[in-house]
Amino acid sequence: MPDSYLSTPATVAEPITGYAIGNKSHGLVEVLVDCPGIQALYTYNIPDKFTVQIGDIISVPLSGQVVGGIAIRFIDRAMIDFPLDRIRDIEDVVASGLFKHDYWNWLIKISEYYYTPLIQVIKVALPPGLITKSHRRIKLVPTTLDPDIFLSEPAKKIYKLLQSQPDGNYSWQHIQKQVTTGARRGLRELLDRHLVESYLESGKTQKAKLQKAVVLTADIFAIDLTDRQREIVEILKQNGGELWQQELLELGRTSAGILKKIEEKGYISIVSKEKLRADREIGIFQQEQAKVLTEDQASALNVINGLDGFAEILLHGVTGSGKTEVYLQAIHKILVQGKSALVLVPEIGLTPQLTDRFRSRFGDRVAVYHSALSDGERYDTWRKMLTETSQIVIGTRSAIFAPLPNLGLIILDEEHDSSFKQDQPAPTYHARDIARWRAELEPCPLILGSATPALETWVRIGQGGGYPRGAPLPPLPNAKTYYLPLPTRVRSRPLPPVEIVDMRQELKLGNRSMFSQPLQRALRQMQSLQQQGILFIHRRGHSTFVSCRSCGYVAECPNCDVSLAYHQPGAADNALLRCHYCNYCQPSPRRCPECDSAYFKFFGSGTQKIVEELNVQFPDLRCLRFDSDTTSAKGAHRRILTEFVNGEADLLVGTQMLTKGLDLPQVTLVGVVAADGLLHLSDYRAAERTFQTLTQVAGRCGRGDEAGQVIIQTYNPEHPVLHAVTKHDYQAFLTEELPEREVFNYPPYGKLILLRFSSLDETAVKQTVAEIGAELNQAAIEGRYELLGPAPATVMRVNNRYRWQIMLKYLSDGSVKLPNWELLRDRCSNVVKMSIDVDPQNFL
DNA sequence: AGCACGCCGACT
DNA sequence: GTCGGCGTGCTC
Repeated sequence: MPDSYLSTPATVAEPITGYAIGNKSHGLVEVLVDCPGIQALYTYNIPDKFTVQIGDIISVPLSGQVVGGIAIRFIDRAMIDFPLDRIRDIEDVVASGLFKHDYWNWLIKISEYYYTPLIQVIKVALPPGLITKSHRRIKLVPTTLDPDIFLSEPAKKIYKLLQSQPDGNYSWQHIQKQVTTGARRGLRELLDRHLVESYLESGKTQKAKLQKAVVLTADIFAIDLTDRQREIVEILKQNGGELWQQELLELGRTSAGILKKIEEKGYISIVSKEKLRADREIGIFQQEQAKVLTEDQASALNVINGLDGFAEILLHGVTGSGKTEVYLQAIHKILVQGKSALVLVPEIGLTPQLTDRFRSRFGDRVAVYHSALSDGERYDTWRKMLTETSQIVIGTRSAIFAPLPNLGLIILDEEHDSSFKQDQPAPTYHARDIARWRAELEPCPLILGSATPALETWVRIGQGGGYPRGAPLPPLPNAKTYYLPLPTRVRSRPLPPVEIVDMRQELKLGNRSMFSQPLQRALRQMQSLQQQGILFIHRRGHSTFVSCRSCGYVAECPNCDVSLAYHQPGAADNALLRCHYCNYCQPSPRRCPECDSAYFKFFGSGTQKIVEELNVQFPDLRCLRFDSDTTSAKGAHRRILTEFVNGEADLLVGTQMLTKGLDLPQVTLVGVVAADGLLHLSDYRAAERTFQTLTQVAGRCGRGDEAGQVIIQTYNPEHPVLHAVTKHDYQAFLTEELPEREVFNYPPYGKLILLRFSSLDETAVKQTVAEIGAELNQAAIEGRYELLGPAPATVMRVNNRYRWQIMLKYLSDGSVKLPNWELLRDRCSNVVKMSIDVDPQNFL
């Protein structure tokens, strides 16, 4: 796209220089509008009443609606070849001065790397409610006439539809979906007869929530205050001279009237202030002091504190080695310098412990930011981040876009975790990669922390000169990468011994239970010593399905090619069947819908099944489930963990969630029910994911004073990955895995791009994909890439859409000539959707 | 010829 | 997301 402003970074950098020039309250401005499909810049007029800066978020009229947009550059009347009389006025200026030069360039880089229109990248960077769109709505006009006789069919349909709504009101978009033929004509008819009205509803903009606050304005209280009034003023003074009116009323058990009196006397003033709808889980934390560091921790911190500008650091610490303490102390220094720190974690809900620890160390300078916040909370937190100079933001993937003005450090904890990769929708960014770019631009250090680093990270750090394979070496003088190992646990606690149990042997010995003899013994021992344990189940892809023992019928999702999973949230008689792909849900039938047999039961080994089995074999063992079923309610993670920590249960039974950074000192036993589900996942990362998951689960035990033990059950005990796990040997895993990746040009040596195609029309996708596949195949040799596919997705149909994919694999030596994605997209009919996933992680 | 339908491209 | 234009195919 040669005429595009996106064509080279140099031309895009240009408008931002204009940013510094200042603002304009007249003239023309080119705008990037929020409309998929419009890549070009549109010109708008700035009416006198507005002042616009480059980079401002504005709303502009576009066709029959008002859409959001970004002011890109000012332009001269003489420079445009577009009829001047068709240029419209800007509608509004929504927000001003948001994007710094580097931040803006960073967004452009993301848009280019992930082949995503810039406006879409901007939209993920901004909180919801800043860039909005208006919608057309149709409203019934009250009338006494019975209009039915006069109307055409479509008009009647629309009219009836509107009448079915209590307020006689629908969006035009919705009506068009319902009334497939003649909607336009029908509407015109209704409008002509004044039976309905059409109006534009402006987009739902987020606004700061204002609340009345009371501020102390004098500190000497004259005698003209009554005792009661003086009492109120005292309360205010004791609380730092400022309180929300509501709070003060409660504390002083008084009414607004008395406050007004005091205000009249000039001692306080009542003002409207922005009230943050921020995530305030628990108010008071114990103050925590910095801990004494181990030698390794201290030398790691020393290197980090000595850094200036950009550097990439791998903090490779075994489980329980105290990475968090290093983060905390590194952040402390950043705060002292008056800068801010950004901490990314895999899933915030899973680590209440981590946020608690940050809060107890840094108090209310810690903000939490993730997509589970309500729109209002996100908006408020985002705005707060924009203004505070020295703060800490903890968040998930999307928090990498936090608009911190004075960033001094970025940390990715558990950097190997796959939740840092977005695979839908575009931009399909990896937080680790874009964090590195951000750190380079700021510039500031980036710390990647893990016990089981991603291979990409390992190889990068090695190539950066900090740490070639083998033993740790001192970093090179000008190295941009550093390898900082924490090879031992804090307080010299040993890593737990890992025992592999061959389940084939167990079967031979006549043990048909899910629990091997060693695991059963360990559970009993744990119980007798009144210790606690964790039981890990890998459930993905092996969820509990329901089938008939008589005829073999399996309950399947009507919209997707998967069987429904069995859930039992409450009593057994209101069990549910749920689809994990589209969330379809139905009550579980008691009898087989096909043959009416009563032997209609659920299969598989989900957490529920395990807990039931445990209850039979170990009636005295108190089990607590920790999975997506039991933790879906708000605050449920924290509640379950608190229960467990308080010793109200002996065993925590759960899935993936258990692997993510839990620090439970009293856990001495970790059991893995079946490692096989993990080993046999069919993508090139299976081994890596297995090693990571098992090492992480194993790392949950022996963190306290008592030694721990790990038991892994498998039908495949010779698997080399399992050997590496038993030895806690990351190097051994590397030696096994890296050559494999190198031979097949898989990441971290090669690069992948996954093209996903989907459609409601089964034949349409199949055909499109075949055509495009053939075309790419022709170009593959010259383009120097390898083509895998086209192939149907593992689960071909999801939500009634048929899904196919094509993968491109190539060497990242710069020689590849990738296809023109826009041309490919044009080859798709309008019922087939194509999306591009750069560096895909999820191949389902 | 006249109209209805649905597709497609423009929108500053 | 909305609107209007245009081609196609059916009806009078």
